Formats: sequence, C-alpha cells, structure tokens
Amino acid sequence: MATRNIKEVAQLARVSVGTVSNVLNRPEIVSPATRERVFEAIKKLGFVRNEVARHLRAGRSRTVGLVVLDVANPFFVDVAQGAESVADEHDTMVVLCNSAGDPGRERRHLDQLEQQRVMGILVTPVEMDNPWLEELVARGTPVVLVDSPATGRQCSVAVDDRLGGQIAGAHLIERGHRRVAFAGGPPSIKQVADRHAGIAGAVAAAGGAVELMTCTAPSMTVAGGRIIGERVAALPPGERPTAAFCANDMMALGFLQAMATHGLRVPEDLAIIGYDDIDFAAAAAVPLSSIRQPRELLGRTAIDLLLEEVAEPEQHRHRQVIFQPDLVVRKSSAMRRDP
Amino acid sequence: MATRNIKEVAQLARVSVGTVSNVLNRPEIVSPATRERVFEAIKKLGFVRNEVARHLRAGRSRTVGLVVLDVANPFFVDVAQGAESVADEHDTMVVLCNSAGDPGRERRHLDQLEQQRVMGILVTPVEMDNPWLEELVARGTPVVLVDSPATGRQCSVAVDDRLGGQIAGAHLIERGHRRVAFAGGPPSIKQVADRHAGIAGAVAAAGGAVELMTCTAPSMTVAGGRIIGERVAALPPGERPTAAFCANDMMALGFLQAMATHGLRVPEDLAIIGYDDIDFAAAAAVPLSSIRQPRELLGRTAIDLLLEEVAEPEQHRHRQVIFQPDLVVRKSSAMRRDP
DNA sequence: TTGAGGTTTTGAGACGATTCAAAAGAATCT
DNA sequence: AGATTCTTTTGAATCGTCTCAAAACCTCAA
Repeated sequence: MATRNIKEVAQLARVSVGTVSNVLNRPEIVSPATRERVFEAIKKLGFVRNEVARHLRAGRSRTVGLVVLDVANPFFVDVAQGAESVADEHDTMVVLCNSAGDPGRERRHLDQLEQQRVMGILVTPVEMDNPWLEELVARGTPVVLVDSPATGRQCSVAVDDRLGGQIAGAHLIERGHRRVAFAGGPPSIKQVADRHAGIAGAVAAAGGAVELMTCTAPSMTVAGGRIIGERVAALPPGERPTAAFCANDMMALGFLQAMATHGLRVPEDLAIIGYDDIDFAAAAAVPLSSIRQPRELLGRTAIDLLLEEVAEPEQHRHRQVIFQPDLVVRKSSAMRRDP
Repeated sequence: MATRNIKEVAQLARVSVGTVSNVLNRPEIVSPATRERVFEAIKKLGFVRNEVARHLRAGRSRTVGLVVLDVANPFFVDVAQGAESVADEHDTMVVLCNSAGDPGRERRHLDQLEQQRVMGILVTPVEMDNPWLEELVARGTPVVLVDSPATGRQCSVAVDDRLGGQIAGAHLIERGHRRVAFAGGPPSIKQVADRHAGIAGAVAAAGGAVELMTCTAPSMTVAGGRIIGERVAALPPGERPTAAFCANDMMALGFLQAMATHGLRVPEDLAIIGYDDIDFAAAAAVPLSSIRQPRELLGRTAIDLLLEEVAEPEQHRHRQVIFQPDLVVRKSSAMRRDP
C-alpha cells in the first residue's frame, strides 16, 4: 500500500511541503511554473490527499451523519436522498446509519459519529427525551432531529403527525366506518404515539359513535403489519373493525398481505390507510391510501438547518420546522360503507 | 465546542498522556488505582476519543465504503444490510454511497472514500472495465466488486445473471409465450447485458419459434419500467408481446403500473417477470414473478472477502464468488397461454 | 547600488492519539 | 543494604496536512 504523502511530492517537485499545500488549496498564489511542476509530481506519484490528516488539522470534518429508524423503509431512503442532494452542493458527505429501531444500535452509531468528529448529526430518534442526545449536543456536536419535534436544545424538522392521524381518522369515519383499528409500533416511538393520538382525537370528535381498537407490533415493518393483520382477521366478523389505520406504509403492506391470505377483501371487507405515501404504496396489490409526508423536503430542510448552525454557531437560534401532511385516497379506502 | 483531549484528561488525573492512552487501549497493564483515577477524569470532562487522530496515527481506518447503483432499490438496501451485519461483528463501519447509475457520482464517491483512507471499498460499478477502479486498486485500496464479476485484479461476488435471464426466458416460453419483450436499462450496465444475453439464449434455444423484442430505458427505476410499459401497451394487440422480462423488480413494478393505466390485464393480456425478488414484488398489485438473488448473502460475502484481504494482504488470492439465481413464480406469470 | 514594495517560497509548529524504549518504583531474595 | 526482577509510568517521536511569520527573491526607481 504505497500511499504517497505531500512530502514525497515536495521532494520530487523540488519545493517545500508548504508550497505543495498551497498548490492544493490556494493555487492562485503559487507561480504558474511551480504549480505545474507540483501537479506533475502529483500525477507521477499518484498522490491522493489524506483527508484524515486534513481533518485532524482542521478540527472539523465535511461529513454529516444521518441515523434513521429503518433503512429498509423507503421513506427514510427518500429523506436521505433529500439530505444528500443538499449536502452535495456543499461538498459534504452524508453517512447513512441504521438504528433499526434499536436504542443500542442508535447509541453505538451516535458514539461512532461523535468519535469521528462529524460536522453534525441528523437523527430520527428511537425514543423521545433521549438523555444521550442531550449530552452529545452539550459536548458540542450539532444535532438536528428529523421527523420528531425537539425540546428546544436543537433544531428539528417534523411533520404534524397528530394532524396526520386525525386526517386519517376523519377520512375513515367520513366513509362510514364505525369500528376502526390502529396498527402501530412501540408507543415509545414518538411518531406512533402522535399518529395514535391523532386518530384517537378524530374518534373522540365523533362522539362515541366510533370505536377504536389499538394494536401494537414490536416493529414498524411489513412483518409487524402482517402480525396485526392476522390478529384482526381472526376476529369474528361482528367484532372485526371495518377499517385499519397503519402507522406507516410498510405496516399497511403487511396488513394487506394478511387480509389476502385470510380471504378478506380490501376495501370491501376492510379498508386500509397507511402513512408516508412511499412509492410502493401506489403499486400495492390494492393501491393504498396514505398520509403523504414531504419526504425529500424533510431531509433537505434538516441539513439546511444543520449547515446554518455550523456556519454561524454564535447567532444561531434553534428552530422547529413543522410541515403539514396530506391525505391521498386510493382504492384501499375509497369505498363508502353503510354502517 | 469544548472537545477535550487526552492531555486534559492526563492533567486532571495527574498522569502522563501515555498512561491515559494505555487505560483506553490496554487497561490491564495499568494499576487499578491509576486506572480508576483516569476513568473518573474522563467522565468528569466528558472526554470522547478522537477517532480521526487515532486513524491518522494507525494509518488505516475501520470504515468500509459501499457504493451502490441505486439506494432507492431495496435490492441494494438488502445487500447493504448483509454487509453491515458482518461489519458490525468486526466493529467496522459501512458508509453507504449512491452512484445512482451516474459515472460522475460514482467517481466522486470513490475519490472521497480513497481520500478518507477507508479500509476498502465494495462497489457495484456503473460501467464495466472502469479504469478508475484499476488505478484505485493499484494505489492500494482493496476493492471488491459486488454483483459484477471481476477481471482478476480484485475479488468479486456476483449472481449468474446470464443464467437468471435464461431461466426467466425458459419459464415464459414454457408457459406458451411466443412474443416476449425484454425491458432493460443502459446496456453498458453489466447486469442488463447479461440478463439480456440470458433470455436471448433461451429464445435462440427455442429455434425461431419465439420472437424477442428488446427495449431500453435510461434508468432501471420504476419510471424506466413505466416508460417501456407505455411503449409496449401502445402496440396493436397483434404485434404486442404477450410477456415481458424486466431487468429488475423496480422496472417490473413500473411496467405493471403502465399495464394498469392502459387497461391491460396481467397476466391475462401480458405476463411479467422481474428480477431480484425484492420484498415489494410479492406485495405488488399483481404479485410479481421474479428471479431471486441471495441479497444479504451477496453483501455478507463481499465484506468477508474484503476483510480477508485486509487481514492478510500478502497471501491473499483474489476470488470470484458466483451464486445461482432462483425462479419464483407468482401470479404475474403463472398463467399458461395457448399460442 | 541601494532601498522600497511586491511576489513566492520556506519550514517550524500545531492538531490528538499511539507507541515504545527507558526511567522510576515495588517487591523479592541474598 | 544491595542486587535482581518485575510492574508501572513516562514522554519524545510519529502519522500527513495546514498555517503563518519570516526569509528569499524580483522589479523598478532613485
């Protein structure tokens, strides 16, 4: 592994290391002849800048960490792509980490990123009020919470999940459903809690006419949705909800699969609405209604806030940006039901 | 940003920096009393190891780069998860980069990773015979090609795409199809070329009885599949293929959507088979037949090879691992057709 | 020829952690 | 007490790059 360094380049070009560094960083202050000589030496040796040493010297890196709840969920991939597109413009690298909903993994990733002295971290926290995050921030790593409102000690971007849940609930009730299921993940996850609170609010607003059944799976995945779907399908028709609001589209897809394996028709026997409006929702066996979030925009805004904080740490004021969700009605909940 | 360093810890604990380093790396050689004192100082100061400095000193990092063709394609996410699970066990970090099929982006990512002096790179190359990769390897960064066979200058893991194409073709022909379309991406992509060669072989083996129509989209995405689907749907029924083999499941989903918008039934009017067998394939509007690849295994094997090379660079012999694809038949191609 | 003013180039410190030969300290034995 | 061995601790050197004050070099004018 013959990695050349600046010194070897300097030797070959018969200049000092300082000059090589100048050629690399401020070529305009170096005389053309010298510059040329240095470039030649670089090419001949196959010299590649050592970003690690630069970073050590500079004290800060051009890398941002993004820790998401589930890389297998296209929602987060889209958020990541949004973040990356902005990062690209600021020649900054985004490293994507997957906590997979596990606080242990999340913490290991955060530790690792802090040790790498990344410029900042965007994170979709597994749990609310994570003291680790507070300490991380206190020690000096800027953090932006994604898809989760902050406490004021950092910036955040989020979508109003409560409103989203409410819209979903109102939609189902409006279509005539009177027994509705909520299929969620661990209630310790903020998104789950809020979306549940939203639909609960809509149900309450209906004044006792509507019944809400809350189901919880260990993870917000296709498998999790399938498990809940099985449970719901097993109920006698008279007790079974006529509609389900799933905490995300992955779960909705699993739920839909469970309906299919039990011979229940969607939306005739049971309507489904998901959350996130990932691209696959529209392509599902029964096209899924969903609550749409501005996915890329979340990522873009998050990194914007981070870059802003990094650029001017002094006069930076933490902000909480909140977007509004939209209802997208497709076949899975399109039918009107006579109670 | 008050980041503490080892010196401050040493001062507070009244020991030398060497001792602090020992406490961190070989605690057993430090006397319990001193060790305790140092730990206390670390906690009190909120000291966090600077991985950048460690790395500079050590000369090698504990990070592996993974450059994939398309993060939005769950196939690559699964490959990444496979790689990460192995990396985790070797406390190594995987940074995921997306070339999005763009050679420029790919090169920028490779440059960046080389500058970071990563331990090695796993890459699904955009183009075959990339001279950049050769140089990268020559300069000393170990590279493992993923989903693309190597020339011998590096390791590789791949699935026999030609065989996969052949299996898909044979399956469609066996079901009675005589006019078959191939929906692919840029033929410069190895996977596309091989899968096409595979089905072309199957068609040739049928001895002139079967006709193959080859369509190419600019990208192997849902949108790409949709475009080709539109084109196919627009053909008069007599000329229209009765089956399509899509170069991956994303394209197959797009193709399927196009059929739906044109009122063509799948599989009655047109059968579809995809490639990769991503989880969403089974959940599609019409469950998709597909050629399954061992996704996680690809990732796991790739990083195994890399770690092996890094551990023993001297006696390492490059290897090309090739897996076999499987046919998974679902509704989208299940029907038998009378020619 | 000397000096002023401008342009290039130089090279000695950082940056933070690790290593390792050598020094210091403790413990054991004669 | 002195010699010997074993255990701890020390601190200077190192990794590769950047910065910046100082040195070196030019050009032009007096």
